[in-house]
Amino acid sequence: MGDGQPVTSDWIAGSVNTNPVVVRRLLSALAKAGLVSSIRGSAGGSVLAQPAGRISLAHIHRAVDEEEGPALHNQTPNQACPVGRGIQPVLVRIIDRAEAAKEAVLATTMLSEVVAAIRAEAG
Amino acid sequence: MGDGQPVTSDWIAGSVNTNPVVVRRLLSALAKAGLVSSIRGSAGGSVLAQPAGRISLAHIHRAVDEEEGPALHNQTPNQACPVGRGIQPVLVRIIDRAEAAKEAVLATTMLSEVVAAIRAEAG
DNA sequence: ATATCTGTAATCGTAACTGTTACGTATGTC
DNA sequence: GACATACGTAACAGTTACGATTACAGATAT
Repeated sequence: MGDGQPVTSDWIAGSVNTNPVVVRRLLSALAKAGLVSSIRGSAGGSVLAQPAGRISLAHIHRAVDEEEGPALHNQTPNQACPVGRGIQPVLVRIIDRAEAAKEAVLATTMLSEVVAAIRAEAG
Repeated sequence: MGDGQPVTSDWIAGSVNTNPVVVRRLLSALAKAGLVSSIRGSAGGSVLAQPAGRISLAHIHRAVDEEEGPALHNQTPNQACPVGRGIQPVLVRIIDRAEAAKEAVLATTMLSEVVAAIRAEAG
């Protein structure tokens, strides 16, 4: 993967110490986002769909955590209360900004850099 | 609360549309962080322990979400694999930076501003 | 054909959280 | 002092989310 050789979900599962199906579910999300393409059948596996230098951590984050709007409140607040009525849009606005800042940082690091750092770390 | 009048957990629960005990649990966390002080007994409730202009959303966030280090991996990765061995410190470093950026944004908005925004929103 | 691999559905176990009830403790009021 | 009011917490059930597993259909190289 990245070397061009397809990697099987079994192999990744062995490295991450989990079940192959769990890996396939994540890989499936990455494939839908166009970051990875998977090859079925014998000698199959997954390959990067783009060069590692063009895939940012923000891309990965968005692909895997596909939350649709922050579930700010469990129960909708009491609309009869002025606070309950007004708090929702205000907080959504602020949280969106904070989340955007986080993503901006993730967008600055590319997958290739992570790979390089891992190589350096593990010798 | 903020006006100096103590607010009861019952009152907040009515506004947020949940149970008073749930509110008290959160209030307890805020009290431990020194953001709120609670008054027991009749005519009791909770009051801000600091002026709203000195309490940032980052303070609140830290007080309520007291996660100790990101639970990056569920199962520890396979240490026999060079990737599994090296990925952990690398990702922790990056995620910490991203989380710090998020908190930096939250630190710029004070509780007083949120209150003002809510007042404007709800008329 | 057969051995591999992915893609997905179905299930089970578990951790985390909410909602509730219950009860002890503190405190203002009469 | 008796009483009503509120917090602080423990205990427990119901729900939700997620990971781990099993099972099986479809695709593909040899």
